[in-house]
Amino acid sequence: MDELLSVGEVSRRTGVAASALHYYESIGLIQSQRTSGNQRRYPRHMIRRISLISVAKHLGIPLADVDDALRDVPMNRPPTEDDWRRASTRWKAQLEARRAELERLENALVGCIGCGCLSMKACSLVNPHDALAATGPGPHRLLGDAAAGEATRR
Amino acid sequence: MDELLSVGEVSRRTGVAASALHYYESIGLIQSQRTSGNQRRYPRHMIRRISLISVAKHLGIPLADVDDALRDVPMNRPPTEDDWRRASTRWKAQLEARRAELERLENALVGCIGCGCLSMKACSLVNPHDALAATGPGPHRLLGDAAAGEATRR
DNA sequence: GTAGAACCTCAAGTTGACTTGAGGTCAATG
DNA sequence: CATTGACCTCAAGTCAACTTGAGGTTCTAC
Repeated sequence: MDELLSVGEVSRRTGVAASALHYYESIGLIQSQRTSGNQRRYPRHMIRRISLISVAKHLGIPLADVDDALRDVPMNRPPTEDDWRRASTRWKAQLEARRAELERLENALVGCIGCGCLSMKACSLVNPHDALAATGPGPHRLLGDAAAGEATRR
Repeated sequence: MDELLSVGEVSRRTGVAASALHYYESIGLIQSQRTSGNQRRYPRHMIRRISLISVAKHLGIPLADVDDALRDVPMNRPPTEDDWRRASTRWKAQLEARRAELERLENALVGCIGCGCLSMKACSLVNPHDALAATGPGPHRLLGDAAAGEATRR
């Protein structure tokens, strides 16, 4: 029932390279049990965690963010529904922001840019809060708040 | 009217570091004119291109993809609306796919996982086409088609 | 016409996310 | 019980996307 999977098996099932699994383990993103002979054995529930990591990575989300999001999801036992729910609420805002930004990019390409406001001056998508308006006229940003914060922080 | 901007000015306006602009130029993602003294001068319309690059990068989209998407957007003259439209249709599918995948991830976290189908066995979000069903029972993938292709290709 | 800020090139360093390889061990099968 | 494939560790290499630094030039403002 709680059969354990070898690294190769997990790799096959998740599409994540064994070397990547080693790496994830080295940075504490996943964990494994060991056989008496020191070989990794993964409980089934790790598959889900690894799958999520894989999707996130495929989306270009840094592993540090993933680590942060999954911090409270336990690895020593199968996570409960509540464990996942807690993690999801933590992560959802980030994902939502990212999705919104993607939408803004799509809009900037096909909507805003395609619609005639090529100069970007009046477009609300470009300058949501006019945070940089003081810098003078001209196009300023497509980026959302998070990005704007980042840009000014450095 | 077609005043040219120095690298520092562009950096300030886009939030992209001057060194990054140098780098983008070195890989052909952007171009600049030069003064008699060999300093970079950017036409205004480059700001938009650089802003798009910046947003894309912030979303974790590889520069190679961005380069591909912007390949047909001219740099030696202000792109026309049609130039942008062509680029946008090329890019839109990719962005759409990415957004869809993000949505799948969100759903996998708050919807699917939160809704009780924790075992991932029956969830349509997880195994959209049952492409890997032959590999045996158990959870297989959250990834879309593109990712599945990539996973099997290697 | 000169000081200082901004700029130039080029090489090397950095970070994230891995992969590859060497050299050796473990486990399932005939 | 020996072989063969899967696995182990650890160090080094790779690739993208930059940043940093050295050493020198240009621009702008007084």
